[in-house]
Amino acid sequence: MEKQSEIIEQRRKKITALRESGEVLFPNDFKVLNSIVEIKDVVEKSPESLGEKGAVFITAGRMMAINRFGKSSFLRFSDGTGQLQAYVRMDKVGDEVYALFKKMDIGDFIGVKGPLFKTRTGEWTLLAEDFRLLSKSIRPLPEKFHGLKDPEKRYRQRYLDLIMNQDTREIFIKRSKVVQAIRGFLLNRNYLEVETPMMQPIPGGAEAAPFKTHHNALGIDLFLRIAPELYLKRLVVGGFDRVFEINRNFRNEGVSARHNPEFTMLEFYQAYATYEDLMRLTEKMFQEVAIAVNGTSSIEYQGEHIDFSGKWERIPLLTSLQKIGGIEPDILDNREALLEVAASKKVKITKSDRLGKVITKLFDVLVEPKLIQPTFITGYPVEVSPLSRRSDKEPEMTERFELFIAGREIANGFSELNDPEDQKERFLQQVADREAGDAEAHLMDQDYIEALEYGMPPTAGEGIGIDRLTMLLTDSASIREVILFPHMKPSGRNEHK
RNA sequence: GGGCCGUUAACUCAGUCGGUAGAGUAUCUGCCUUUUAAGCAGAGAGUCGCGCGUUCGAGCCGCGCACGGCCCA
Repeated sequence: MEKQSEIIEQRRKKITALRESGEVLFPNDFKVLNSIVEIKDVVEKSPESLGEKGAVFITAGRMMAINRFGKSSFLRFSDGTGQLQAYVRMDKVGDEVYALFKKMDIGDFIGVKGPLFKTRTGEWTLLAEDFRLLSKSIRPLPEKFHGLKDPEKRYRQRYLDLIMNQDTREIFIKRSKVVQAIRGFLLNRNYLEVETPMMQPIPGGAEAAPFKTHHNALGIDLFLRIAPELYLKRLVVGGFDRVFEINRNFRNEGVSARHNPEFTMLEFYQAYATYEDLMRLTEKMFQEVAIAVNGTSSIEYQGEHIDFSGKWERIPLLTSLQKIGGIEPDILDNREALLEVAASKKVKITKSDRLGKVITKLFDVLVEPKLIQPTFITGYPVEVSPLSRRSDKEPEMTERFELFIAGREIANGFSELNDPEDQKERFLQQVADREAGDAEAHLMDQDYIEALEYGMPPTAGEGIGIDRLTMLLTDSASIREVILFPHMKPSGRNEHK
């Protein structure tokens, strides 16, 4: 047997003793009638009903702290809804039960039955008439006062983080509310929620490196999707005029405070809408979601006050480079001159990058970090927007926007390219880009072209990063704070502890 | 990929000039029937992330590696 810490050994000894005395350590016959939050509601709303012979509650939870006296003890326990204090007295529960209680530990699950009373210091407390062990813990929880702080441990053993840190619980409760609010917002507008393949023979819809996997029976390689876009638009071709999907995308790239290899995206498509319609819809959505989650349409994010209300600023991409990025307007169409600017600003440009890509790379460094309040940047070059509809006035630009908040890209939307011939040419150009060295350029998807050839209505679509939106609404600096189990390298250190 | 910082008891952290490893909480024993980080008395608990080196002697100095955090690309 591997070497145990002293505390664990002591607990194992107790467990052996309890088993030998015939105690069932993991029963499942205790019927809970009241959650802790229900009990607290009664206390707040009708304390008069809790008199001398007041209501008896039956509840359960995990013991988080114990103050032991000789023949009585206070203990604090939590369920998923809240925390409550109980008082266990030897003369109430009997000698045998109290002897069992003496062998129990912080971290054990208990069931308690009894009425409430008010302690000397005024705290409503459950007076145990019945007291049971519901599940025995072997490993000690982190200390109650400082809790669990080590970020590595918090991420690797999220369950401990959730037990010990109420803030963490609240982040993930808010995350759930974000998703619920978005779903409700779209369902109210007659969108249909759908699920499209996570495994795709041709990974499309975004510029990113995919994860590769293999289907044995079919004998083919498949790719975890980098975006659902091309499948959702096939559904628009199929006559589902308003569709959305909230699900995971996978991108085979680095892990950082802003990137997790799997992340959650909302994508939605609306027939007969334009990218301008979607900008207005996005404003409403964010306002509604923020109110649903935080009760207000403005947020504090990392010390910045950000206001989601009203109409957000719309700035054409080239204008933003000029006015915010400080680039001379007369060189915005001059690739060579922009390359010089890029070199002076230490922006990495690949030789094969065409003008549009040079522009967006400059934007990423010179403009994006400065866009704190919600801002739509509009009008992206065709060569970086292979799935977007061309502008009728400027055919080299597309009807596309990206949304930036707190210096980060939060959403990307456009009027969809539904001309199959133009789409085919765009794919061919992407294939050429790939051959010229752009490993993330799109692949030809002949099946998608064929779908467009049957005819897709004029449509606009958008993707919104749920993790990033949740970061904003929970004031989280790192994406790992809003993903329950962020990806990390195997440690090799804690494996055998 | 680069830079900086971190890794010491279950948790949170100290550890001076290189000289026997420390605290609080938690744990264990005893006392205690209204505590709020309860109290009092006592006790136990360590692969100092891993490896190599320097040294009479390394938690501490050097080199390498692993994992994590922050920043940069």
